[in-house]
Amino acid sequence: MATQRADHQQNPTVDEIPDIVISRLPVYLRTLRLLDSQGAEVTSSQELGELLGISSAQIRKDLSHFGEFGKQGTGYNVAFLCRQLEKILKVDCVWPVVLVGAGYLGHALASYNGFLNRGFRIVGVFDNDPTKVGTQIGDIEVKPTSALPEAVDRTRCQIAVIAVPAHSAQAVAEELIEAGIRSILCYAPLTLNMPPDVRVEYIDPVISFQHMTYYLDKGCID
Amino acid sequence: MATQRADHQQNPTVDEIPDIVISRLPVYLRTLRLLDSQGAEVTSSQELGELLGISSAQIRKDLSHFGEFGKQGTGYNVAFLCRQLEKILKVDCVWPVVLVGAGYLGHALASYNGFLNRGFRIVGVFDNDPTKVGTQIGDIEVKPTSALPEAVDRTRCQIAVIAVPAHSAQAVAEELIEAGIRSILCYAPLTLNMPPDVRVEYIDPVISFQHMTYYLDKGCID
DNA sequence: GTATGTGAAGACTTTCACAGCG
DNA sequence: CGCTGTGAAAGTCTTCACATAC
Repeated sequence: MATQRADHQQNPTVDEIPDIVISRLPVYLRTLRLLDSQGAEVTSSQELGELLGISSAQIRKDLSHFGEFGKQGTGYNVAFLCRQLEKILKVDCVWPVVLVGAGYLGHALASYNGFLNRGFRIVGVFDNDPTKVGTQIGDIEVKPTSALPEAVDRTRCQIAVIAVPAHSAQAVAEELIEAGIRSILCYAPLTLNMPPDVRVEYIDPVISFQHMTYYLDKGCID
Repeated sequence: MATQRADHQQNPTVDEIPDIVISRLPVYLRTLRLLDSQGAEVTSSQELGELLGISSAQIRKDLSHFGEFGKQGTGYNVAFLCRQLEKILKVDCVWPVVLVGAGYLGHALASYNGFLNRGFRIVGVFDNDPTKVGTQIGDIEVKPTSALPEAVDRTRCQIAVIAVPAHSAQAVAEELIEAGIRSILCYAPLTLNMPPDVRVEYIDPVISFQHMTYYLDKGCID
């Protein structure tokens, strides 16, 4: 639901890897790191598939786009495959992220300590509510959005999170693009209107709920 | 990534609608309600497609699974199409939801006032941390998970949200199933192992970030 | 024996393009 | 004339099944 690339014909040997394949790699990585933390040295496409509820063929096919990471008869070395996936996804480093919106959700995100060891660090929190500007969240001070361009520039930040109400999200998104942000994770419940070279992903729990209810037996209040 | 239905051949006239179609309906609904709130009375598949960044043909094809909602030459009545989508998704009512986890994220979810007018109400918050049990979030008192079965039963709740750390998520999920929950929205960063008749959706911002970085120019810290 | 990597087959999804209706 | 609803075509994704390698 958010896929675009301009350069198609540039290099015929590197034909575009489907976005749907890319979207599964972080899930593979998350599970491999769990296996690694449990002391597993080796795994197989079958074991991984069972943990994820997908077919082993899919995992093998997905990985085959990037190289040959396994050994026939043996499977995959867990730590090695982790490193390879981290390299493919470019998360073998820490990416700075700016966060706009210091409400409850912004607080939750800014305080979450699960980002760093998966490749991300929130380097700035911004909000225009004067009662929030100047307050501290952990070791970060909330600043007005007028301070965004300088912060994005200084940290060479390419990723932003929008955690403001829907009515101000489009304006915030435009400020972010203006400041140089290339990818946005949007928690506001709307579809942003953005230039095609900006990647946007959305998180809206109600979308997930409304997907679920289609399959449930109706038995709700009212 | 979470699709299963047992009954296939039951009624040949109602052939299974693809899950990928269902997953787009809530997004259509969200946008239609925005148009409605802006006073639009009529829209077209083309206008909707432009707002959503998808093709008009896709929207028409998706809707055609459920009936003929538009008028040729005119388009769709916004309010009418909203009501139809709400009926299809079964969100023309309010579904009770229980929330497990009263950390920052749990607070953000329990305090969010955007659920009700989209069909959901958090009716209980549960946590086993004794420093949290008994505290109030808005007008809800945090209870221990031992109180889950009674609450799920009393409210006839089918939907739960997991907002606990990864290490306790699987155990919580099992308690939820035991209590009678049929669908789970999981914010913990792992894949749950669940029986096939339980629908699970996942929200993990790091998965979204790691998807983005594949397409970004590497220019991160380290 | 066991598990990968991979063409080919099969299944699914999107787009095309136009008849038909308001 | 404009826009829907829809078969048919095109395109994409997943699964199969097996040669190959350990």
